[in-house]
Amino acid sequence: MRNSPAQVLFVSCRLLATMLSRLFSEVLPDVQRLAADWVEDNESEDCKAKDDEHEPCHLGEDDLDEPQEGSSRAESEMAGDDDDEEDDEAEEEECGDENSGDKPKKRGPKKRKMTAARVERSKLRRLKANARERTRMHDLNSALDNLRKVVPCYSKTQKLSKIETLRLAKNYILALGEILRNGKRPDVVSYVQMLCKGLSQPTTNLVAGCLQLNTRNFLTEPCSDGARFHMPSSPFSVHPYPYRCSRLSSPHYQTGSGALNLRTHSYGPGYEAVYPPGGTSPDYSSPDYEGQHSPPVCLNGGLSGRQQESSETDRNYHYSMHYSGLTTSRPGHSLPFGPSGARSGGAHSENIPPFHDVHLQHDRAPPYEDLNAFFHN
DNA sequence: TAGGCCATCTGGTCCT
DNA sequence: AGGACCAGATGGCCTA
Repeated sequence: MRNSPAQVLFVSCRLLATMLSRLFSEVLPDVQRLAADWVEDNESEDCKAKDDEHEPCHLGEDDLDEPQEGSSRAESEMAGDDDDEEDDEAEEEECGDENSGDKPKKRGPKKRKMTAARVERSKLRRLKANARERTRMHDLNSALDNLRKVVPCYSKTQKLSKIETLRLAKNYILALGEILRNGKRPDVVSYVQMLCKGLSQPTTNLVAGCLQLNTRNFLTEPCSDGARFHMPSSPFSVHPYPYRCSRLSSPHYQTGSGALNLRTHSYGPGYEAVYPPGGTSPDYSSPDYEGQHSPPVCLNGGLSGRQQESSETDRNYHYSMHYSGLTTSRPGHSLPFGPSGARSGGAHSENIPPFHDVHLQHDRAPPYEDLNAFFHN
C-alpha cells in the first residue's frame, strides 16, 4: 500500500522540520546575533557611555588599547565571587589603599582576598565550566552535522559553514513545503533557486553543482520559459539573484558554446532542466562538448567521470545530491540521481572510489524512503 | 595578507 | 548553588 504523494511529502517535511526546530532553537540566537552585529556595526558611532561611571563603550578604542582587559577584569572579579566563604574575619578589603585616597569608595559587595584554597576552587569551577561549554558546543556541532546530512548538499570533506547549513536547511524546508502545497514538481531551475535563496555564492555554486546546473543558467536566465516555472505564487519565484557563479560558469565547466546547455537533461526526481527556447540538447559526442567537466552526480550522490581524475577540482565537488534515491523509474528519466545509476549506463558506487566521504543516500532514514516511494508513484 | 570560519575560554545572566 | 545558555574576546587555520 502506498501513501499518497501529499502524505509522503507532508511526513517528510514534518520530520525535517522537527529535526530543525531543535537545532534552530539552539542556533537561531547566533543567527540573530549576526544580524544584530551588522546593525551595530552601522551604528557604532552612536555608541554611548552606559552610565555615569564613564564606562567606555564596548566597541570603543579604549578597549582596543587594553588587550586582555576582560581577563584582568575577570581575575579581579574572580577574586570576589566566593561569597560563601566563612573566613571573612581573615579577609581584608581589596582596595583599601585606593579607597583611602581621593577616589570615592566603590559600591557593591566588598571584594575578598583570595586564599589559596579559594583560588583552587575557583580554578576548578572554571575548568568544569569550560568542559561543559566544550561539550555543549560539540553537541551543537553534532546537531549541525546531522543537519548537513539531510540538506541537499553534503560532503564530509568540505562542509557547509554553520550559517550556510542553516540557510540551506530553511530553504529546503520551504521548497518541500512549496512542492507539497502545489502538488507538483518544480523544474530543476526553480528548485535550485529555492534552495539557494540567500546563500553565498560558493554555496550557490555547490548546490548548482550538485544538480549539475550551471549557475549562469539559473541565475541569469530564470524561467525564460515561463510555462516551466511552476511556482508563480512561491516566495521564491523569479527574484533577482544576488550571486554570480564564478566557478561553474568558468570555461572549465562550460560547454563549448559557453554555459552548459540544458535541454532534456534530467536532473532529479521529476526535475527537468529548462532549456533555452529553441535550444538543443547537448551533443555529448561533439568534441566541443565538455560536459564531463561538469560534475556529474552519480546515483549515490557521488561524482563520476572526469571528477575522479582531477584531484584539485575534486575537492570542490565532493557533494552528494540527496535525491539519489528519489528518482523516477520512468524511461527517459535516467537521471543523474537515479536509483541504479541509470545515467549513461549507470554510475555505480564502485565508480566513485575516491569519494569516500560521499554519503550514500540509500542508507538514510525513513523520510527518504517515503520520498522515494512518492517519486515512484 | 585580509577576511571568513571555527574552537575555546571566560564572565554574566537566568533558571531549576 | 550549580548548570545551561549567551556573547565577547582571542587565536589558529584556510583560502582567495
